[in-house]
Amino acid sequence: MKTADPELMRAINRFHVMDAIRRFGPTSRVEISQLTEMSPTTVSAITAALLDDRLIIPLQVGAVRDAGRGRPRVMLKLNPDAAHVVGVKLAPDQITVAVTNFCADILRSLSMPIRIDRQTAAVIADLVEDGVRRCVSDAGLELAGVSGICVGLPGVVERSAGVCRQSPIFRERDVPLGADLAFRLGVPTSLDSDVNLVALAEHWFGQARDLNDFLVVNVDRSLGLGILHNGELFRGANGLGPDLGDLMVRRRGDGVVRLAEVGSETSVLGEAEALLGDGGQRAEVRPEREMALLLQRAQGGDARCADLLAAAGEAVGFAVANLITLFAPPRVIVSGRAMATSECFIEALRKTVAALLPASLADVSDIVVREFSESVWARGAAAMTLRELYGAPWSTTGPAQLRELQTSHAGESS
Amino acid sequence: MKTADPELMRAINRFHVMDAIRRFGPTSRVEISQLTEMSPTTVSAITAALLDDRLIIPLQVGAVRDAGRGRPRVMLKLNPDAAHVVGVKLAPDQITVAVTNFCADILRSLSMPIRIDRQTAAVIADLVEDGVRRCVSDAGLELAGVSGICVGLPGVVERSAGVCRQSPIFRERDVPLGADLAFRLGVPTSLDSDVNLVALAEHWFGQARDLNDFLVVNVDRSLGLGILHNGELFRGANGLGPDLGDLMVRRRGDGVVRLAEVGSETSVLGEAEALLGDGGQRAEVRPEREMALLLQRAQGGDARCADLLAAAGEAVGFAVANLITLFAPPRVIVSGRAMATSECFIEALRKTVAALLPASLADVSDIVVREFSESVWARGAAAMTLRELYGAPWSTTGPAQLRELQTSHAGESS
DNA sequence: GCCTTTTATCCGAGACACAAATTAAATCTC
DNA sequence: GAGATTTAATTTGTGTCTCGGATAAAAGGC
Repeated sequence: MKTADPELMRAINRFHVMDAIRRFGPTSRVEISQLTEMSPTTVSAITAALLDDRLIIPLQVGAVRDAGRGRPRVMLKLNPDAAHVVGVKLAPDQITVAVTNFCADILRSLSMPIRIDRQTAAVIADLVEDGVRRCVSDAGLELAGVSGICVGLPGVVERSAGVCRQSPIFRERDVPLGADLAFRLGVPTSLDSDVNLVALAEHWFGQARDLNDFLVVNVDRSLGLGILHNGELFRGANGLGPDLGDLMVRRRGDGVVRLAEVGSETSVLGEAEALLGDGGQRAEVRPEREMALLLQRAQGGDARCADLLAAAGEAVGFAVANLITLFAPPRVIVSGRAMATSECFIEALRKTVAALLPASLADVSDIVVREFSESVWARGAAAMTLRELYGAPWSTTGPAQLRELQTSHAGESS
Repeated sequence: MKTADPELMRAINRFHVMDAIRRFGPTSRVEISQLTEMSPTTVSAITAALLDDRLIIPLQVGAVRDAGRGRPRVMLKLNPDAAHVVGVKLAPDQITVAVTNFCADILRSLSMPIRIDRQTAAVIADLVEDGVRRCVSDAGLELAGVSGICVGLPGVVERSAGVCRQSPIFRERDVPLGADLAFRLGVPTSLDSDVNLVALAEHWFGQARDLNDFLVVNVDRSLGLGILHNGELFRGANGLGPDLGDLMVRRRGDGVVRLAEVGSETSVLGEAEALLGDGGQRAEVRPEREMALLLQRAQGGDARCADLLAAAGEAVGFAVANLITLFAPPRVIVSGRAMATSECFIEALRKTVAALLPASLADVSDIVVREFSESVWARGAAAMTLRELYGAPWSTTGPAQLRELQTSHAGESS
């Protein structure tokens, strides 16, 4: 928490007004006043300033007919054209780019099915640069009109530094992709874990609008974990999001079995090689097809395939149960494209969690599946950038930090 | 975050001033101004108000001789007599009560070696009431002069409700001890997990004054976990601290092995029954003696005893490694009286953590042992209450919460 | 005894929130 | 259809806060 002055006061209240409008859609000043518990005077002043900055606009009058008697309310909404932002998602086999407006509506998106894992960071940055330029131009915009870019990718990402510490799609470690792209495109660029984007999207637009605490577990080629705690994305003390795949599920000799080795699509396909009976090398080349085949067989009644999926579900369930014990989130959202939506997997996960939760926590969390959709994360990436534009003053500053004391008495020693 | 008004602004800045004085000891106004980055004018105004309320007092002039030239600084410090608070710790075999002043100095303490586990809540409340009355009176105070009481106990505690959800020392669940004692003694009483008190004490006075993130693992008859994250005590979404003993270390059939079954003194003694060769019932009656015996034998070279301790250390290490993966704290403090200080145990814990941490997190945490001391938690309990008196305005309010919208247009439906 | 230096306070300006009064824009009533 | 009624939004005035600059206070230096 920064030291408080009138400016901070205004920033806080302005954020509350923006947040209320964003969350409740077109809203009148009286409603904002009630929602935020600020006086009508203050709301009026703040909305006047926001209107002046063209961050919000009045809804066309007559659009909402009001059954009441007195002067009709003027509904205010976010100005869609107040800003434009770009979201980018890097997946092992695909780059997706989306341009959204200030309301996080997707104006234009672009998918490039390219296998980028194990490419060099420079090549990937090239591809992303091209994709962004193309998508922005297709949306009828200029790069100069873009306020920010957010790139989501699997792995461990240090958002504050704009660096990807490690990722399945980079050979290198500590890739400073944020600064790189910002330089290439001339637009502020942030980096974040793809799961965090999904978590924010669910919080702003999705199944968790009403919740300030939930988990997002992304089950895909690799595993991801996003935690919303007290309305904020949870990061460890080093600023890194926790990596679900690094969580340990059991001992093995002197070492340990990590979830990544037993709960991801990659690991399941590795074990399924023999079962699918094509020598296994295919899984390296076309993992989606192999996964689809595995799911199909499992659904068709192949017990061994079903068991493989169930084993993965149990492993993930074990980790999720531990996470619920820590965070006690009312909801756990499992997202993903293939395995995550399989009955075998998800049922095993559900059953394991139910069986393992301590009695005191039974029934605190319900586990829902959210099939992966490009639009979800894209809006999340937009939200991540827009949140900076709105400027929530406390989350950026962190807890009270006192400056180093500089002794002013000459020759004094402490 | 509450809606910001001048009052909140003042509250925040007043807290910063108090916090600076608390942390840096006797401090002059200029120093506070530098530390908090507030203007000298503001600091002067706030300190004047605090002096007026007698929350702080000027240090006796002449006490600190200043080598400088100009007008000497007036050092300000917390007024020890501004308030008195009481800390209570409930352990299975002991009730401890301590009275402290506004600086969290212990004025008087009282230990009552009584086996209270498995007593009824009413009996325990009686004992606590007596102990508090006695200790306050011994300190030369009246109950009316006590601003608050904080009770620490093992188990799962819902601080906000003043209810102990479950604890090894209560047969009952959901014991509303806070309200009960507040009623009996006429003093506001809060409840918290004993580990949280230790964590706060370490943060305010102990080995983690400079850290905003660390874990405290309490290894005792039962296991406890306190997490300081971003300078605040971490609690789950339900307001409950996570229970270390509920964390799972491995599967066992359809069920699971929880840390409480393998990593606590109780569990180790359970397994050691045969080894110690006295029929085992002694452990029920005199666990401390049995534990001491076990430690002694292990130290003396009894491999089987040492292995038992090492196994517990490994189990706790497994859980700690997972916690480090999530929270990435720079320091982990292991506290406890008996087993926690044993070399066999702590070395196994250290080795396990080192072996299991993912490469990206190696060396982020150093693990230190803090032998249990009554004074630590007592100051923690004091700090917990004093923090409320200081009034950090943001931690109490939490993130932006919008009130329910009440439609004011009659007959309107949304 | 006067000057210099550092600390603390006083004074006026600027920003803000808020309550009360006022204006605005509709519907209702007769 | 003109005035009363009702609800929304703005204007006005007051008090609180922080802060920069001027001023007073309290020492040592000379």
